[in-house]
Amino acid sequence: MSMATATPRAGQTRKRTRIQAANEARILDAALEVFSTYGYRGATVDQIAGGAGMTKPNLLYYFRRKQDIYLAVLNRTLEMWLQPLEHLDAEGDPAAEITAYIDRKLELSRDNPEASRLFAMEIMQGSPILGPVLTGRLKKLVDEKAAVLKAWIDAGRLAPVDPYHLIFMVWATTQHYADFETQIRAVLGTKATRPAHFDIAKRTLEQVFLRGIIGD
Amino acid sequence: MSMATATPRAGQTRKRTRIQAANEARILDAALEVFSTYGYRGATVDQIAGGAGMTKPNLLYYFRRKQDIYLAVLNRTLEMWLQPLEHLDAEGDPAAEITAYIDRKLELSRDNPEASRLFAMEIMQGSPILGPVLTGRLKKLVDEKAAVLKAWIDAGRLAPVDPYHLIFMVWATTQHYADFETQIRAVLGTKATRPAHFDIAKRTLEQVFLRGIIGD
DNA sequence: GTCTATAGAATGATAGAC
DNA sequence: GTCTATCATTCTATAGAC
Repeated sequence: MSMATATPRAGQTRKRTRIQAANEARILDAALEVFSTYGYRGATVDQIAGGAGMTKPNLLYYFRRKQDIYLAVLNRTLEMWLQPLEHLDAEGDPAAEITAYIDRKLELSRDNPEASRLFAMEIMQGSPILGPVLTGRLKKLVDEKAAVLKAWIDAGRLAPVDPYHLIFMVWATTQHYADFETQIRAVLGTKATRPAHFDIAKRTLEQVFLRGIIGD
Repeated sequence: MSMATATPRAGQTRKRTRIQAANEARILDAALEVFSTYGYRGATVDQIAGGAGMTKPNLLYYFRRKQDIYLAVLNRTLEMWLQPLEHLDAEGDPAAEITAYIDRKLELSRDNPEASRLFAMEIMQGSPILGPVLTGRLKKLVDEKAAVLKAWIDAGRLAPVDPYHLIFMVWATTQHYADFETQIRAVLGTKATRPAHFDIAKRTLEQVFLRGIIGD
């Protein structure tokens, strides 16, 4: 499987009509919903078509194969997924930068839980598609930002913790609110008024991380 | 769906033979592997049978339906999943208890990543089966332990953080090493010699959590 | 571009020989 | 208890009418 974007039937298409663009968007929205819930194998084209309000053959006119829909959805959400860490600025203040990073990731979990679960599903199934992205672009990005954290530690501006695992901790704690949403709701019960519990989550994460890694 | 354990063809079975018990165990091992990778819908009976070294009809002699296998696997791993938190002792020292809790959860992720992913898959798919367990037994357990943390906070032995979200943080950071194993490996690259990176993870988690919530 | 109809493969589950 | 053979269903994907 390559990472190429799926395009509708090549040929005489010079430019997409407004209707085509709208239909593709509706398909990708529905596909995100289904793939993020059941994973690639558990998802069915019929389900996606139903969610997009069209018939299966009609959907397959836009994306010839199930695989193509999956690739398109992953591609559409990839940038959103990588952006928060990319914004971590070596020139900024460590505490402010890390706080902002946590906040961005948490907002993503609150506003796009399906995107978070899509990647979680893909990775838990062994990253069959995203594998190359993880060992390539993502690893490069993390190496770079881990070096930034390392520099802050060496300068005494951050407690001496492993920078890679610190990044993993931020990923884990923020994505948890998207990926395990049903468990959070079940446990919090009536306390889980959305988005109120996100504010409490934010405050808790900031408290623990900042006290944990910034010297008093 | 009820939570009853699946039993092989009722009838003349007085007690299971050694072979039956061994076959059931092999089936459940294979089922854990497959369900934890693909989720309920993505898993196929054929795949499980293959993993257990038997044919599909033979497997279905032991568990009549796919659902029954799933229920049996969930039941077999449920206790393991709940135990670490249950051991948190109100009478112990806060720092020692929380450290021990983190360690137990992390060991579970290291030694039983499939079990962790099984529950992650189930919850991400909306907890269709475990829903009642989450709102029942799990919620009760978390309420109880959150009260313990609250008492420690009120006694000034723990920084004033939300106890529920603190528990979520421990879940998230420890399970991350099981659920997102392929991502961890991809990012760490050659640094990810197992179980060496688990030791670094353990040290990092303990550092951040203890500095974060225990007053200096 | 969208539909009905359907081919062809895979899947859950069963029947019956041994 | 275990196998081969098979059924009914569901699924991906395609053909062809409109």
